Amino acid sequence: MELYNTAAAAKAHLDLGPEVSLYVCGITPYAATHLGHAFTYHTFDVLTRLLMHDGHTVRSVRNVTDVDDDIFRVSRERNVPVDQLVASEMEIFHTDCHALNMIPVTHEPYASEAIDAMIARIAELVACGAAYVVNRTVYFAIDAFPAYGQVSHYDIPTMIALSRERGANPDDPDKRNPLDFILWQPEAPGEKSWDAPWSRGRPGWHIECSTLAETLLGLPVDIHGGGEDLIYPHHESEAAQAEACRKGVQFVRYWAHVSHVGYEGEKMSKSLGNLIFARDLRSRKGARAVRHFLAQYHYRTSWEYEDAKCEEASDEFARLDALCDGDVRIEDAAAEALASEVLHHLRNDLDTVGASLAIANSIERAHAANVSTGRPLRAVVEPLWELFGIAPPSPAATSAHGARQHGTDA
RNA sequence: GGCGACGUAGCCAAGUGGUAAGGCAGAGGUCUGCAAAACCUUUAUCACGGGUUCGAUUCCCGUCGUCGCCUCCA
Repeated sequence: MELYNTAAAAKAHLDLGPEVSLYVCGITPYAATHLGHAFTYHTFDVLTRLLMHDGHTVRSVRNVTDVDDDIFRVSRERNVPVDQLVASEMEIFHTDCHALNMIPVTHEPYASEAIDAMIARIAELVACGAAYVVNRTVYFAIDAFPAYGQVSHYDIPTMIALSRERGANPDDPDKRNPLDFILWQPEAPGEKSWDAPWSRGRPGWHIECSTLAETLLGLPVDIHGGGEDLIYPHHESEAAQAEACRKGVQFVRYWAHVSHVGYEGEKMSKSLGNLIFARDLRSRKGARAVRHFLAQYHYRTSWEYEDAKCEEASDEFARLDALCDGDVRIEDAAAEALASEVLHHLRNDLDTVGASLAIANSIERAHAANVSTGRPLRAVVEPLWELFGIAPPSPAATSAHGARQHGTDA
């Protein structure tokens, strides 16, 4: 199959072995699960399903960032202990993922459980000269890693200029290069901290993912993905941390990034508070309709959530679903053609839009043709819908028409 | 500014070197005591300017415009 590789800035034919390693950056659990999260994990769920369909075994990791400025901040604001905040948000996230029929990941590590491994890698980087210590803080030295920029394609002067415009502080006197980033920072009052050779404190953000990926999957990771906002600096820095001082080691073979979902003219984000939550859509439309809705957008095209569009997709799904009822049949040749068309679209950079359209057209045609030979339409369509994560209707719902789309599955 | 995506009817959107699917909305109609639902019919100089070509919406160059990312973020 072909997938767009961010680092190559082009679609790449995936050259994969029987076992595929997949690392997807997970959530920072304090505002789960908004539509942007759902779209991102839906995308990688479809990818996983397709790879499995094509005979691969998929080993996947999705981390949980539970050591983070925002977690500590929200914990204070809501006056809830960090562990409790993380646990309750993760319960929501898991409930949403399960309800939306997402295949569970193989590993779901918490950053706080891998501190030792992070400290070990930071120590290696310091020892080999790719990192340095100032004021109990460890920085990664950009200048020791000439390939910095390989993922996002920014050149160093551009990145510096940008960081100035953005009001960051590239002039931090402790940094050797304005773009050097933190690997370890000293503890602040009220935050979780661990003992390390440089200070009691906590790791920087980027080191958690590269360490977890390396520890749980081994290098190189076949496919590493996440939201497109993570390309720079997060993924750029992950690659630097993993590859520095290791000649010939490649961190990731293919980078896949999912575009953002907007709402009311703004990017949907936790800091802006303009969130649509997965659980709300689910309870209003049903999990199957939500999955169908998400499939109407290509993962590399940014889009805007609109109630009307969601409504339309939901109605369309209900109509298509209803058209599969009764004894509608589809000719064997047409069924085979549909299956291969759907797979063709999905293997072309996960074109869920084209694949979804093919199914819709086939249902309409089969309904209009009204043939008496061939296979029952639903028996042909349901396995294809499952590639999109649209779960088969539950037996109870199937026997009670109309109830199907109202199940919350939670 | 850099990089990326993209500009097709009121809205969304598929697609092709030989004058363009579908959906929603709108309009008209069938049906109905009226209405709803359902069904039928109907709606486009394919952003602009060049170039290649017998012929481009589809290929190439340029222009304009929209959106996204750019050390909080999926």
